[in-house]
Amino acid sequence: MEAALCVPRCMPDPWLNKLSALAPLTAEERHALAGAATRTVVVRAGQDIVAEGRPVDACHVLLDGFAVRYKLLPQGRRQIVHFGLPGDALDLDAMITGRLDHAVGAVRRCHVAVLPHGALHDLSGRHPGIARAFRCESVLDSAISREWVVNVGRRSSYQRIAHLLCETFTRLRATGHASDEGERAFDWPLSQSELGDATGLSTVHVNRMLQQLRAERLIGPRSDLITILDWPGLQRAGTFDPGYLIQDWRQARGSGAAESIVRAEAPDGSHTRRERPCPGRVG
Amino acid sequence: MEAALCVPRCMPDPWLNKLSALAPLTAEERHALAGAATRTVVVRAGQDIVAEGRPVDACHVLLDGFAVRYKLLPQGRRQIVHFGLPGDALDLDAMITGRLDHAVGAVRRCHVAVLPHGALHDLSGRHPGIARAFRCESVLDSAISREWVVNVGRRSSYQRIAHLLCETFTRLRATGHASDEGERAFDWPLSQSELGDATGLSTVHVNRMLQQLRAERLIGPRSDLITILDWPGLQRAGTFDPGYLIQDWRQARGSGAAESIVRAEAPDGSHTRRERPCPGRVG
DNA sequence: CGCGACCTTGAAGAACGTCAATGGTCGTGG
DNA sequence: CCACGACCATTGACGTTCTTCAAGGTCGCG
Repeated sequence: MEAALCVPRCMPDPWLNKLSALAPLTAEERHALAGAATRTVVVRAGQDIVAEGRPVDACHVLLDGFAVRYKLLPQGRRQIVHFGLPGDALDLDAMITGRLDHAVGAVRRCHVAVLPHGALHDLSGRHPGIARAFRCESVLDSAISREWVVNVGRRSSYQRIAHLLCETFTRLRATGHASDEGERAFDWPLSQSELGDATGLSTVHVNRMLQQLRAERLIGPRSDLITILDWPGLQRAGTFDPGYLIQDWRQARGSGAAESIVRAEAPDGSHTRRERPCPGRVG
Repeated sequence: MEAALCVPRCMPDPWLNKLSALAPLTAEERHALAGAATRTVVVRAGQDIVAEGRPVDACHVLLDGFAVRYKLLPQGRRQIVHFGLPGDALDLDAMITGRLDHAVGAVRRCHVAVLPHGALHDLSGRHPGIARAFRCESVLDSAISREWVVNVGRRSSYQRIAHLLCETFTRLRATGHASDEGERAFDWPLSQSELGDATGLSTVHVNRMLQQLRAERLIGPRSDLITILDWPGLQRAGTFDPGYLIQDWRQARGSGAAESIVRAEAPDGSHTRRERPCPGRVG
């Protein structure tokens, strides 16, 4: 009762809103999920929210802040594999596995709701809507993960950074964490070194590509706030197609689909080898 | 009745075996799942099993063959984001979304069981074990996907190829599709161009790295069959740690965990920046 | 025999990493 | 108040990795 003021929200409302957008939740289900949160913790910037490999017995939901899922490699190298944004469950998979194959770190001060697995399993068994919502969030994470493979695998450094900015802006906007009227902008707590860890690039090269994006007036000059000066231009620069982030599956399933933007590839349903020119990145 | 002989198996047994290894399935659940398969189709090498973006109303389970999930980029470039091996559900996510954000192609002739979403949703709602098994397979796919991000993001070309071979062998061995006594070997239907699409490399460079792996006597000389001559050596070459593929979650959850191999990173639970040397790949 | 798909090789160049140094900002302690 | 150190952004020079381009070789198949 005395600690009710120390954090902006003690209920996992951002998460409930995200889940509701993915799958319909009844008022009862929302209330039950909110009641599963036993506590809220504040994690300092640079600290781990979940350590790699350690057993986990609760889900962590990001209420506020910026988190990354990352894996460490020999010789101190690191690859960030996912951005955790407000409203995201950071370790939903651990409900199944009981541990994570990667770590979750706080890029800046994070407010995290803790929801024990036991309670979530109970709810998931009793409420089909909740079980479905969990699977929806999992599916969305998978789609993002696949796109990250494409990003680091087949895009130039310039495209990679532009694409990641487009993706992050789109995700933040969906939950109301990016301003969208007039000037598009969002807080950016990542250092250039961390952005390199997310894109598979060196710090120096990240710096040069950011300068190029700024020189072309696609983004603003500040490093702690991404201002998108030319949204269509930035999407072009990153060859960004938000189709994989679309969450209106209920609508998309029934209708004939008009939600994707570019989607104009070979309509014949074949990928025989002789038709493709050659692999490799294009600068 | 007349087509019963045309395919080796008409029941999705390899999939049931995989699911059973992930989560306990009762005999009744196995039987119910097997009954959900309405037909088996044979897809020729080079053809798509599921086209990108098209509505899907059934799950496709690979009984035999080798499939890839891939995304196309402008100018004919391609990134393969997943290998579909016998026993894998190729498009489980589409149960939720009703469509795929990527295509699924047959690398060589594939036998595919078709299980309509309606029936799977029914079973998933009636049998908690089935619902859990679906989520388990999803979680495993996610873990693999994250490791692919690491692979293309932070490993050298040589390491990437070695790692992918290690992963594929480990997955095939788990389902009995790779020989393990005496000589370790498995069928390899991918061309060097396709291997480049999976690792984010050019065909030419894939060729040179494969030659290096062969010259170092880590793998055999044949291009249609990977023979692992030095399994510890190949794991070292790819910095391969199978921890993310471990499927014994029921055991792993309770015990203190001794299943991982390397797992000897910073035990302090912090990743403050000044401690890491520098990002980037190492050859 | 000719064609297409694939593997292989060489040479040249672009993209990106590494090394090293500079300056800026901020918080801390004297 | 200033000095100091940590972290970060930035810049230049240089080296490596990887791509691109081009050509030749093998094999299976019509």
